[in-house]
Amino acid sequence: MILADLKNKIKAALNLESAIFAYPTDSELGDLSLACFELAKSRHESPAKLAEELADAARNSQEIMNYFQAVKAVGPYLNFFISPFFLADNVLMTVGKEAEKYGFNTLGGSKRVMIEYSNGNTHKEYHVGHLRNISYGDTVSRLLHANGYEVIPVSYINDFGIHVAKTIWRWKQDSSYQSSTEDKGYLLGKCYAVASQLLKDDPAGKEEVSDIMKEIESRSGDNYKLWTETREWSIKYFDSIYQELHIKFAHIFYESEVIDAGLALVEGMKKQGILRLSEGAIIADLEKYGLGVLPVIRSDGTALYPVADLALASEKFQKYNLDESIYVVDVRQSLYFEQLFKILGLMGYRQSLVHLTYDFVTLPGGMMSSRTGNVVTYQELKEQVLTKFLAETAQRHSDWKPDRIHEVALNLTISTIKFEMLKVGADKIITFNIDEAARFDGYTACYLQYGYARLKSIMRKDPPDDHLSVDATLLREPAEKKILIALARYQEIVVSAGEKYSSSEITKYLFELVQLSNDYYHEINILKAESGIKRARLALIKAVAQVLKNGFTILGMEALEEM
RNA sequence: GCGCUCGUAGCUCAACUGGAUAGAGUACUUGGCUUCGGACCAAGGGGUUGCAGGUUCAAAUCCUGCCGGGCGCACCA
Repeated sequence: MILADLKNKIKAALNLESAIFAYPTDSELGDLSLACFELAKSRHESPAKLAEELADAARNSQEIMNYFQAVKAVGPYLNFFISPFFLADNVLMTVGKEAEKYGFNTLGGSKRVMIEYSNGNTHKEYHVGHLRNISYGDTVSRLLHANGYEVIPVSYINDFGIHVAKTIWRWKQDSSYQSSTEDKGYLLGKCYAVASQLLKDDPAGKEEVSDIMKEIESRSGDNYKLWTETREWSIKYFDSIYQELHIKFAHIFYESEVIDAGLALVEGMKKQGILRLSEGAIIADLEKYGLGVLPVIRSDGTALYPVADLALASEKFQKYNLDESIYVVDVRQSLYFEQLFKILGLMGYRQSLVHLTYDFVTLPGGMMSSRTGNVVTYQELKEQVLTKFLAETAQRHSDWKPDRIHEVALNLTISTIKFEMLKVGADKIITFNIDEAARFDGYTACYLQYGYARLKSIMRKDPPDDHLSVDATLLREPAEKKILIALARYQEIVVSAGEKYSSSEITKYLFELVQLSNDYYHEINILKAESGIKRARLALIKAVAQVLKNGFTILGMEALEEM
């Protein structure tokens, strides 16, 4: 890696055991900096004096001066100015050669990691909360892949809970659902929302729902048949969403397929003493670990959700030979996952288990919940954003055919939705403001796409040469050096974001790269420059476009050539 | 009650996990289309990082105590 290599060269040449580098707040100060506080302490020296000494040593080191044009001590900081020629050559070469693999590394050592996300419920709506989950899960999955892990993305769909019976209960009451021309899978979600409202104060209805559920669990009868049919609609609907969002799972698990194995597990776990009877229910008593009590089987003998989760976990471990298993699930289930992981530990599983949390999505109006019905579904959100982008795109491209306008507007819609979900830290609640999200300026997906499209537009007018045939030393503008350093940093950003499962680090990096690129665009003319310089500048923007595209890919966004 | 979490510019968020003058976007004010796509760029004002202590050469970041919001704590997922 370009910058990591430079850091190692400094460490070796100056004989530093450990050194933590940073990037100066102001590029005037240098390109790479080393704070000397720690080092000075262990050597019983003043940091400023040590910085001076190290600067002298660095300047006398041929090895260092091959790569740096200057080394300066500023107070307790040792600042390095990377040689622009070395940088330009190395960056254009590396990005050009590695292309769509630029930014990838092998740190993961091919460890097998399963990551579970999306986790919808059949017969329920797919709403903006799910969108945060799927966007985040997909990005973490791609990040781990880029960091050299062998990633197995999976989804787990709950198709067998009481929510299913509620939906079916309502579905049979209201014939308008069946005559509707809307997508049946989508309708089921709406139907569920109505059902849960109606059932709030309807004890008789709840009885009926309970009977329906029992019939489904018995896997026979009319309600079971209806379950089979409606379940397919939901699954098809989810598939269409995944396709639209360009998300692929290696496998999708269903609760109905693991629940029996779970019930069998419970028996064995009782014998092992992991589970026991309490107040008529079967529980895992985790008080001694400070994790309270987790009920597993209701006192009426029916299964609760941990049953399926335990079976699912053991199936994952047995079938896939995993080193690590990641669950991308809402932070509100933190305690539950601590309990689940503890139980799996007691069962003897030693794989590394990670509950990757994120906070929920609200609307300016209030909370999202399928049970209260105050939800914005994926469909509704998409329509609203899409409408805006369709109008905007049509206005700018009167010569485009409707299909093309739709294609571009849909891309912007998906990009926008994902970007909004990914740009804030996972520990922050997102208040999804549609008008703010669907803007064209500021820290938005459209701004990034526009920056990319404009670079591609230049490249169409005068296609860049292969990186080997340009003279990179002609890139002498300060703006060019800034961009080159930013391009080099991409490799480190991927590592850092991967370690922290941080999607926002990628979005922020890309935003800043586009800002630099836009500055450059305005400040420096490319096509009108003298031939040699023009070739070098074209090669530079080609590299920028490549890195943007690579970053977009990690975010699950498809780069637009024109918009 | 116990536990987790968040609190940074009017608003939405950053801050490389303890380092240089706390940065962006938006909003507001102003300037730039003889421009490689103005869905852009430039400039300006805007901060006691919830409060009070402590640790440290150095704190938005770590510790303690308050204040305020959110979430979770046995048969919902």
